Formats: sequence, structure tokens, C-alpha cells
Amino acid sequence: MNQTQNFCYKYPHPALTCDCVIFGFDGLNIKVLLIERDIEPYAGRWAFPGGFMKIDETTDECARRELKEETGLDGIDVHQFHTYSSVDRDPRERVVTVAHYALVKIAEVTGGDDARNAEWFSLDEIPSLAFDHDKILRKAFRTLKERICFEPIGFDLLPNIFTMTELQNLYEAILEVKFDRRNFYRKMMKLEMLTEVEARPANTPVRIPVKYKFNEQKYKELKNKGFRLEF
Amino acid sequence: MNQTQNFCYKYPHPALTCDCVIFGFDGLNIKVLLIERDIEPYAGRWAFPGGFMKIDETTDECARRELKEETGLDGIDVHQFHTYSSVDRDPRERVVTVAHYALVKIAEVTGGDDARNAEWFSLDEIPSLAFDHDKILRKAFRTLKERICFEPIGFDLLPNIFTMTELQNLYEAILEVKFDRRNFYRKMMKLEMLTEVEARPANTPVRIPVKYKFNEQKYKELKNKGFRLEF
DNA sequence: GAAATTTTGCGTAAATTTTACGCAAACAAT
DNA sequence: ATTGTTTGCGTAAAATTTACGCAAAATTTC
Repeated sequence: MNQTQNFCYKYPHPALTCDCVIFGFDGLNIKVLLIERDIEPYAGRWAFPGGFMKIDETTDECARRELKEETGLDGIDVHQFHTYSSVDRDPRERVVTVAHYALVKIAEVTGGDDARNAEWFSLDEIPSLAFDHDKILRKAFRTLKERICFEPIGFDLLPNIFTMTELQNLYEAILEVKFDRRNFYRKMMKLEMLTEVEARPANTPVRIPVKYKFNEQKYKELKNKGFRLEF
Repeated sequence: MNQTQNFCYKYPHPALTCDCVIFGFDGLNIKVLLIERDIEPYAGRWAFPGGFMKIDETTDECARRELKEETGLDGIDVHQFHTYSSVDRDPRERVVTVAHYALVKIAEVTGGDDARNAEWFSLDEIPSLAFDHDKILRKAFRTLKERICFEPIGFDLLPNIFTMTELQNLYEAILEVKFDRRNFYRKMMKLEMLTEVEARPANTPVRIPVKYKFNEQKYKELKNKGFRLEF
């Protein structure tokens, strides 16, 4: 059973892994991308994409590599949010994991390219997860909630072009509250981070909503003076 | 040179360390507790207390243990804020470090109990630090800034009993802004997290300020409905 | 020791922001 | 045709924030 173990140290070292909590938005609910494990431990259980860090890569690089290998998602920005180190969190050996979250435009994900069985789950229908991934998911979502008022991260979850109602649905899904439509509109526009696209001709029907896109240029200006969204 | 290396793995494992950014407050400025390294690498340079994680402890436990061993500070709450994993951040071997911050009442610290040379530095007179500790310090302070509006962490930096002016000085030091004294007072009192102590007799001189203490009971009630300090 | 300065507590008017709605146009469903 | 829904525009009232004034009394300065 003991195969070649060529990497030796004077003191014991833990193994280091990275995990990715991938959030998406289907227009109404926040979704999480999970992978069905095909090997022990926890074979058959759902878990986050992730895996062991190579010795010549950073944790961010590891997270992105594993994400690509296991889901096909390439070039995704990952955001580290917590490191988990309970001594018994992995039955095989001592494993410390650096947890990341990332936001993807769900429509652009070509569902489960790879061999692996990947699936989107709504937050209220998450199955029992492998390892301590339930705990990790709760903190990931809490982090998302906290950050959305300081960073316009929501735009990574929406299509490039969206309506105000879609944006509001997203904020309501993340913050788990309801807003007044008219007040939400005003609050968003005041930030000056949105640009109207294809400005509709003067007398377009009212029912066809104005479409917006995220104005990255303006956002960069705002970031310097520290923007903050109040709800 | 190659001593007994009894801990062998099939794949290379990084070493894992914990570091502690210890903040204090001297009534006017935020201070950081540093330790002068006496061994290579970076012998003679200042660094955070910290060290290698044992295989049967969590990162939090490691941080607290190292803090006690190197500074004598015992039973301090540490808060993990980021994990650093650049491949060349330690010249000896691949070392990943989990960085923590902690807040202490500076007056209660019996300066440098141990053999180690420990010293408090103001943020604007920090020497060049070992490893990537400059970068770690910047993020630690940024984290402190962000969290002080959501958690009453400031009280861990003050004596148990303090005046409103002392509290204001602390917030101004952390947030790097100035507040109007009267508005700050109102804002703080509205939170109902402060209790007047030794309520002064009716006609006490005006110049002897009212003393307050942090009301932990009230805070716990507030925390549930999600308190937030606006500045 | 007298005068000037600083610190604290209390108060308030004006400006700003938030909240909670109303209304009409136009499209969809029945 | 009628009913209900969605969107855009608007506004009055309530709440909050901001920017100060003032007096008492302790400390500092001369």
C-alpha cells in the first residue's frame, strides 16, 4: 500500500487543497455548481470543484486550474475567503483547504463539458455535501452578502446586458430582502455605474424595459473614493 | 546537512505557518507588535509573531500558541484574514502562511516577557519587515478598517472603561478621518452598546468626562438584527 | 493669580437622504 | 373588451445627517 513516497520532511506537513464555491444566477435564484465525487472518500456525494495544490503554484492558481479541470470553466476570477484546518476534516490525511468563491454568468457555462458530473443547485435544495463543504458554503454565501455592498460583484453574475428588474432580482436573491422597485432604481442610478445601452427611440413602448450595462470605467473612478451601497 | 526526514509523502507538501498581526492603541495611534528575528532567514529584521503549524492543531490554535510562545500574550482571540502562498515567499522551502490579526489592550501587555525582543511600532514608523510581512500588514489594517463598522472590535483595543473622546480617537485612528465630536457622540449612543459607569453625581464638574464601558449584553442583541455603524 | 485656552455637555436649524407611495401608458392574458 | 401586470416618472412626509452655537469649568500660560 505504501507507494513510493519521495517527498520527505523533518516535520510533518499537511496536504494543501483549494476549493471553489461557484455562484451563478438564473434570473431568480442564486445557484451553486457542484460536482459528484466518483472516488473515496465521500464517493457519490456532491462537493465543490477543487483539489491538491501543486508545489509550484499559488492557491489562486490552484483554484483556477482545478476549476478548469473539473468543470471546464476557464479564466474565472476566484476570491479567497477562508482557510479550513480542522484536524479531522479529511479522513485520508491532514488536509488544510483554502476556500475560494467565484461568480459566473450562468448562461455562458456550457453545462458539464468534462467527464465529471457537474450540476447547478439552488441554495435551498443543496444536498448533503462531502467533507465540511456545508460549512464552507454557508460562509461563502455570507461573504457574498457582505461584499455585494462594497463591490459591484453582482455584474459578474448577470449577462453583460440586463434590465433594472433583473439587477434588482439579483440583489434581492443575495441579500434575501425585497426592495421597492422605484427606490432601487434611484439608488442604483445614483452610483453612476450603469450605462443605458441601445437608448430606445423616443417613443418606444413602456413595457419594453431599458437595458443597462455595467460601466467599468466609472466604477474604477468610484473605487478610489471608496463606494458603498446602502440597503 | 540533511537530517532525519521521517515524514514522507507521495506528493510534495508545502510547510504551513501562521502569523499574527497584533494591533494595539496607545490613546492616539494604532500600534503593531513586532518581533526581532534572531535566526535566518531575515535575522535582525522585524516580523510578526508566528511559526509552523503542528500536525494536530488548527491554524487558529497554532496562531495562539505561537503568540504566547513569542510574546507571552495568552488567550487572545485571533481572526484569520488571508492566506499567503507565493511560491518564493520563504527562501528555505515552500511555505504557505495563514495570517491572523488580533486586538489587545496595550496597557495590559507586560512588555516583552520572553527572551524575544518584542516592540510596539506606530503604523507610520514600521521598519522594513521580513518575508512578505509588509504586504500582510497592509491587508491586516485594511481588514481592521472594514470590520470596525460591523463589529465593535474597537473595544478590545481600549481599556474596559473609557471616555467618549478616547473612543473617538480610536475610530479616527483606524478609519483615518476626523469626526465632529458631538455627532460622533450621538451616533455611538444611538447604538445602545455603551453604558455609563459610575454615573457622576448631579453637579460634577463638566471637564471631568463621563466614563463608559462596552455593554456586551446589548451588543449580542444587536448582532442578531445585524448592526452597522455608518460614517 | 488673572487671563486665555481647551475640553465637555447640551442643543438646534438646515440640508440631505430615505421611505412609502400615486399615477398613467402599454402590453399580456382571459 | 376587460383585467392584471410591468415599466417609467414623480412627490410629499419622515428620518437622518451635517454643521454649527453656547456656556461651564478645568487647565495652561503669562
